Amino acid sequence: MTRPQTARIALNRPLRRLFDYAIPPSVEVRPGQRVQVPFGRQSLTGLVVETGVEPPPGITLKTLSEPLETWSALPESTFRLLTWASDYYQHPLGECLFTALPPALRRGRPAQTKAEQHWRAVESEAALPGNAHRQKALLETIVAAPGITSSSLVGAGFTRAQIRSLENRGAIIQTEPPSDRAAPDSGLPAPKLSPAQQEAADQLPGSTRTFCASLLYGVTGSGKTELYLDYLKQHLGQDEQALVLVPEINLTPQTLARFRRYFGNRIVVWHSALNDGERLATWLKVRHGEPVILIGTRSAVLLPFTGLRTIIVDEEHDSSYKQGEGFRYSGRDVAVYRAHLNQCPIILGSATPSLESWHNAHQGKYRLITLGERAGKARPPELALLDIRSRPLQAGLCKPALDAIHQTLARGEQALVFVNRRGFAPVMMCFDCGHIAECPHCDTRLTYHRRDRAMRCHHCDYQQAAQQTCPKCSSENYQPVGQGTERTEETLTEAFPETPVVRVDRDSTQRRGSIQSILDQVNTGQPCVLVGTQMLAKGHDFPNVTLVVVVNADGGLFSVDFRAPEQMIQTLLQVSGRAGRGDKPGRVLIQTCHSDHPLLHALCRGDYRSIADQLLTERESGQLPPFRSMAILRAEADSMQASLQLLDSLKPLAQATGIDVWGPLPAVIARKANRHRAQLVLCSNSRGQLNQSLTRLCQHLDQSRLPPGSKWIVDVDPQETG
DNA sequence: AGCACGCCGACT
DNA sequence: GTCGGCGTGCTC
Repeated sequence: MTRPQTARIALNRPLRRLFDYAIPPSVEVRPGQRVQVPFGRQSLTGLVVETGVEPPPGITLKTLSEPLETWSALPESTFRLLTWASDYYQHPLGECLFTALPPALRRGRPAQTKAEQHWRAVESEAALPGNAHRQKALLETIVAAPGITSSSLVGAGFTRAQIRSLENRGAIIQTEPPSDRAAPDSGLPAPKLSPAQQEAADQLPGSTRTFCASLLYGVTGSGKTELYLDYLKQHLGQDEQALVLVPEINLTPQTLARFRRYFGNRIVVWHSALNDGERLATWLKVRHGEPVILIGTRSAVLLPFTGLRTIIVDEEHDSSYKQGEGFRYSGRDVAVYRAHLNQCPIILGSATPSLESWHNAHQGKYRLITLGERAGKARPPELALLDIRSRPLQAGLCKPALDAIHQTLARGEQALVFVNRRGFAPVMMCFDCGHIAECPHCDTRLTYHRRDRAMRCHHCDYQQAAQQTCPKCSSENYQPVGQGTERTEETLTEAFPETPVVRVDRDSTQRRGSIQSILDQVNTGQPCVLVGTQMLAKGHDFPNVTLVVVVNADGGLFSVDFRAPEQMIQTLLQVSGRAGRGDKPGRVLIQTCHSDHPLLHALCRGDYRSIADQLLTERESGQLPPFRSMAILRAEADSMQASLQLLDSLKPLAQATGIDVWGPLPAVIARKANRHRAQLVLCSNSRGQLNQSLTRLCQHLDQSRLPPGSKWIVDVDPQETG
């Protein structure tokens, strides 16, 4: 066989095509390796996809560089995973591959961390200019401590310029770092499991080398984390890697400390707050096969593991696993495919499993493992509906709810009030002419924020100073309407002047670490009232909260989005789970205008299984996922007409491929930031057929030139269908 | 996505 | 006369 002379290269550009290059003589490249290539008049970092290709006729190949490292930046299994994901989610391969690289490597920087620059002297003495006192001192330091890092030298008072200068004189040279592989776990033995936990643990697969997916259904507080810890202790080999995916909000210092107690420095993290240097360092550990247990958010599933033997997805129902823009992958679904590719077990854990996973369990694709009771003395909370029709409300709270909060505080316990809207009030309305303040750039209403007297759009960055009088009729009867966290906080502060009222939402936790100080305050156990949005529902453990009040549960009951009921139930159960986690019983009061709604009744009976079954039946009769595969083609343009026209022109093409097509319809928020949005819903009984159809549509859209200002995207397995 | 080319309007 | 707006087209 002769050496391949051409290579097909993927670039980090939104192009659904690859580019061919000539390989220079005496250079060898393999798939997954980084190379530098000329592209137009720029030089870009590319990834080798294939070698020995036949370039398209009539094209003079440019030549690629030597690979940037001897090894493949993307090992074969990761490369295959990404190739699959690119096809499944219909996203350009180049962009998919590059999302699996840390930012430094995307930019063509060397695969070396700054902290990893280790130095030794070439000879113990070197000819240095007589006035180079600092360099002489530096050299002596390096002679005395071979393998010392640049950062320790900088810490010792030398500068990077001095180090570079010694290197340029040939006096010192970089050396292999001393082995700092993740040590075999130095932590405690496995946690002691309760009988219920042990029973569940016994049903999990052993250290198999085959694909096996388990859905661990365990109510809030039943101790799923102990089960994960035990599982890893029992079944993960000392030289093997594991991946634990968590929603962003759950990756708290407490969770981490817990894992570190059992696994010491095998635990490494991956989340959005890491800087470029930390990202690169962790990525390299994973790539070089160090036996890490990586706890990370969505994108951690794309890391270049080489010895991955176990995957755990915690809170698998959480919608934040689906990326909402660009490469719109689901971290959970990619994880399942990765386990499949890798032939290793995967555990999906949740107190409120997604209907997708619930369905898979019914079908026997996943093994269903139920973890019944709450750990310790905690009892399940008691849920009750409060019908607020024709009941006087004080800032959205009815008398029985306020009384219940009062009693809770009097007992020295804490209460949590769940409001699903931030700001003071979701609407500003004139009670004389009916005018409602709207965003000038979106089809949305402005939310009133009292703290800074501003009216804000929650869908773009528009804000304006709040007005005292109606801008239309100048009436002074211009007032905030409806409930937001700020207003509830204010009312509760007035109602309970002796008690701290703490608000937790995006506005109150923006400052770094502010959420931690809030949690610290709550964890003192002193009576207080927590007011907050979704943020409160997830992950946090408040042992002294015994009462949860849901201000309004009705949002999800009549939404146009077919996932809304499922998400509402999941959120309400998650937030209910905050009540009574210690040894005190918990109570949940749900305010609603629809106390006869069957879904809310089922919720109060507290059995998620029957709710999930019920919702699945509805999905089946509605011919919706998970019974059918779905994708959405969204268009946005300067006018609604242009968006609808683009989608209209695609509809026959889509129908010709045999799939079902709905629309085009304007999006629920038809205009966002002055862009007019519409969508086409594509459905098929066959995943393969849907995929082929999407491939055809994307190909077509790629070739057709769009009117200026028009954009389109595909969203496979969409989370939001509005 | 960049980046260049190119074709019209409004400035010293 | 040229600076610069962003529409159009191309990148192996």
